[in-house]
Amino acid sequence: MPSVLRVALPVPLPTLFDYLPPTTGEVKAGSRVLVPFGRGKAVGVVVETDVPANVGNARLKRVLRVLDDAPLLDEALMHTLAWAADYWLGAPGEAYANALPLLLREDKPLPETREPVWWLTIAGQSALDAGSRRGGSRALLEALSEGPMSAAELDTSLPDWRAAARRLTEAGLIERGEQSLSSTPGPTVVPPVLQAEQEAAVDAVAQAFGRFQPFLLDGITGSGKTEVYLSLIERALAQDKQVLLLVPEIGLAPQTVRRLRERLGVPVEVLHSNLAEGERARAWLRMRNGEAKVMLGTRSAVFTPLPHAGLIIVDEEHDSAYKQQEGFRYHARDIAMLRGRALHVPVLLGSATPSLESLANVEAGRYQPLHLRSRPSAAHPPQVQIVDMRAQRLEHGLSPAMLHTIGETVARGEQVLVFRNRRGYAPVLLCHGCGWHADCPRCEHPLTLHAAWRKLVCHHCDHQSAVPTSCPVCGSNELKPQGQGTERLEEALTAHFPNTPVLRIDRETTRRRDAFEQLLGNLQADAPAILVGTQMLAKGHDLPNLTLVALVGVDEGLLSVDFRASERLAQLVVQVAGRAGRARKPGRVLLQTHHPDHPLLHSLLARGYGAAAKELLAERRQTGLPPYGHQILLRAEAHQRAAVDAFLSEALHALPDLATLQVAGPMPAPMPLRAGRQRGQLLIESTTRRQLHAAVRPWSLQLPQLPSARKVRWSLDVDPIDLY
DNA sequence: AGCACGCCGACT
DNA sequence: GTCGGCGTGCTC
Repeated sequence: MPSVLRVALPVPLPTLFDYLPPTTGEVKAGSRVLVPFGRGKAVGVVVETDVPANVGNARLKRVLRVLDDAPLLDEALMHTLAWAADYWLGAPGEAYANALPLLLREDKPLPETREPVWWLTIAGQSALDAGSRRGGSRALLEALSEGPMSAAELDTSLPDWRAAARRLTEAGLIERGEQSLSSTPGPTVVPPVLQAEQEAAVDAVAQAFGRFQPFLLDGITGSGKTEVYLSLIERALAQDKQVLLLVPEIGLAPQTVRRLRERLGVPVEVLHSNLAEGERARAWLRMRNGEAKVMLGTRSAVFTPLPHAGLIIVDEEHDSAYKQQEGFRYHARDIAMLRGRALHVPVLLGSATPSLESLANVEAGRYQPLHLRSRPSAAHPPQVQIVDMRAQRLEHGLSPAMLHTIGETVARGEQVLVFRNRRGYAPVLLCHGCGWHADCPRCEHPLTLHAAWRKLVCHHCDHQSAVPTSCPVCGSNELKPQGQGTERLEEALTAHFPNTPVLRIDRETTRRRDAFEQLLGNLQADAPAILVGTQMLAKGHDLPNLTLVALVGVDEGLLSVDFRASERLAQLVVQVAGRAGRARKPGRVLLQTHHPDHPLLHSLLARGYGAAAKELLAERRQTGLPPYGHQILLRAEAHQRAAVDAFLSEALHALPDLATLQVAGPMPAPMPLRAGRQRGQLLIESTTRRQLHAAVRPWSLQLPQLPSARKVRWSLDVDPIDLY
C-alpha cells in the first residue's frame, strides 16, 4: 500500500482525494498542491501526509507541483476547518476553499504582501524645488513631497497619477519600492477614559488572554462597546498579539476602519466582499505572515490565519449575516468559538440584543457575561411609547398621533427616523372592484408596486412587470396600492411636511457605492430632517440631532409563523430605537401597532430586551426549540412538485428510525414556490446534538445516491436560522 | 460543481 | 446529413 497525500479539492463532494507525493522534496499538511483532477488540474490543500491510500494503485495520480514550501494554513486552522466541515455537513474541499481568498486558490505565485509605494528621489526633490515640471507630474511631485504614498492613496488624491508616475520614474525623479514596516504613524487620537463597567469588561477579557474563554458583552446601544473593543485591542497589541474583529456587514466599515486606525496607530486590514481579489489576498497574507496585527472583516474573515492570535471579537453577534446561506453553510460566530478554542484565546461576542443562543450559553455557564448598562453618551435611555392605531384615521399608514409627534420634533429643529422594513411604494396592488391583486407568476406572492420605476417587482425573485391600468379580471380601473413601503412614506411625509427635507435610505437609494455615507453626509447636523428607511438604518452613523424614532408597520413580525420572528422583531425594535437620542438630547421612540397588548411588545417596552429575551427563551425551552432543541433541515427544490416529494420521501425512508429524532415533513417550504421552483423540506430535530449528528452524518452520505436526488436541487442546513 | 459521453429532435 | 438538448457517470 503506497503512502499518499490526502488532498482537499474545491468540489462539493464528501471525500478527500489521494495523490502520490512528488518524487522529490517533502510536503506538509496545510500546503497547497497542484494536482491532475479529472481531465484538468486543480489546486487543493494537503490535509494529511504519509497515509495509506484509500483507492487502488491504478487510480492514483501524482501531485504535479507543490505550491507552498511552508504550510499556508497552520495546524490549528486545519483542525478547525476539518471540524467545521464535519459539523455543518459540508464538503471538506468546500470548507478549505472558503478559508482561502480566491487568488490563493489559483496556481499562481503568492502576491507581494507589501503594497508598492512611490517616493521622491533626491533629483525629484530638486526638480520640485526648482519648479520644473507642470501639470500632472507637478501635482504628483507635490503629493509625494509629504512622504511615500501607495497606489490606493494616490488613487484617492490624484485620480490620473499613473501616467505621471511612469514619466517621472523614467526621469529618475520618483522611485517605486516597498513600504517600510516602521512607517506606522502611531495613534493620533487620545483614548477616552473608560467608565467603571467598561473597565471591568476590559479587565475580565484581558485576564483571559492566553486561554480560551468565551464572553458575551451585553451592552445597550450607546454604552460604548466599541471603546471596550478598542481598549482590548490596544492591550493585545501591547503584547504583540493579533486581533480579529468581525462585523456583520461592511456597510459600517469605512468609519470603523478610520476610527480603528486613528486610535490604534497600526495598519488595520480589512476583508470583505467589495474588495478586489488582490487586496483580499494581500490582507489575508499579511495576517498570516504576522506583518499585520488587526483584521476587521465580515463573515469569511473568520478564517484568517492568526499565527500570533491574541483575541477574537464578534460584534453584533446576533446578526444573521454571520450565517452563510449557501454552499458550506457555516455560522461565523460559531467558527469564531472553534478558532478561539484551537488558538487558546478569548472570544468576545458583543451585542445590545444578544441572540437567544448566546444567552442560553450564558445561562448554561459556558459564556461569561459582561454588562454595560449605563449610557455615557446620553443622559437618558430613549423613552418608548406604543401608538395604538386601531380605529384611527390613517394618512398613508401613519396615525395622527405619529404625524403630530413628527411635526413637533421637526418644529424643534430636530431629526426624525421613520422605520419601515419594506421597500417600494406599496407591497400589494389590489383591485377595488373584485379583490384581485397582482401576484408574481414565479412565486405566487404579491408583487410590490414601485411607483418611481412604474413597475411591479417581486422581492423574492426580482421578476418585474408593467403596472396594469385596469384589473385583468373584472376590468375595473380602480387598482389601489395597499399598504406602505418606504417610497410611499417618503411621498406622504414630503407632502405633509413640505418645508422639511425628507431623505429615503433603502437599497434603492443606496445602490451606488458609498451612497449611504453620502446621503447621511448631506444631512445637516443641526437642521431638521426626516429620514425614512429600512433595516439599513438600524445601525451605523451617530446622528446627534436625531431625537425621534418612529416604527411603522412592525406588526408582521408579531404574527409570523417562524419561531424566530419574535426574537428578530425584538432585536430590530431595540436596535432601531437605539438610534434616538445618542447625544445630549433625550430620545423618544414611537411604535405604531394594531396589537398594543401583544405580550412581546409589552415585556420589551416595559422591561427591556433582556426580560423579553428571557421570556422567549422560556418558551423555546418549553417547546423544545433551539437553542434547547437542535435542528437539521433538508431542503429540496425542482420544477416539478412530484420530484421534490419523491426525493423527500425517499430521504425520509433512508433516515434511521430513532426514538431520539423527531421528524417534521416532508412538507412544503413556507414559500412553496419561488422563482418558478417548487420547494419542500424535511426537518429533523433532536434534544441532543450528538444524537442528531450521529444519525444525520451517515444519512447525508446516502442522500446523493438516492435515484430521486438527481432530479432536485437539495441541501442540508445544520442549525438553520431561516426555515424559508 | 464541472466535464465528457451519449443518444434523440429541428435546422444550416 | 449535423448541432444540441440534458440524463448519467466520474473525479484520487
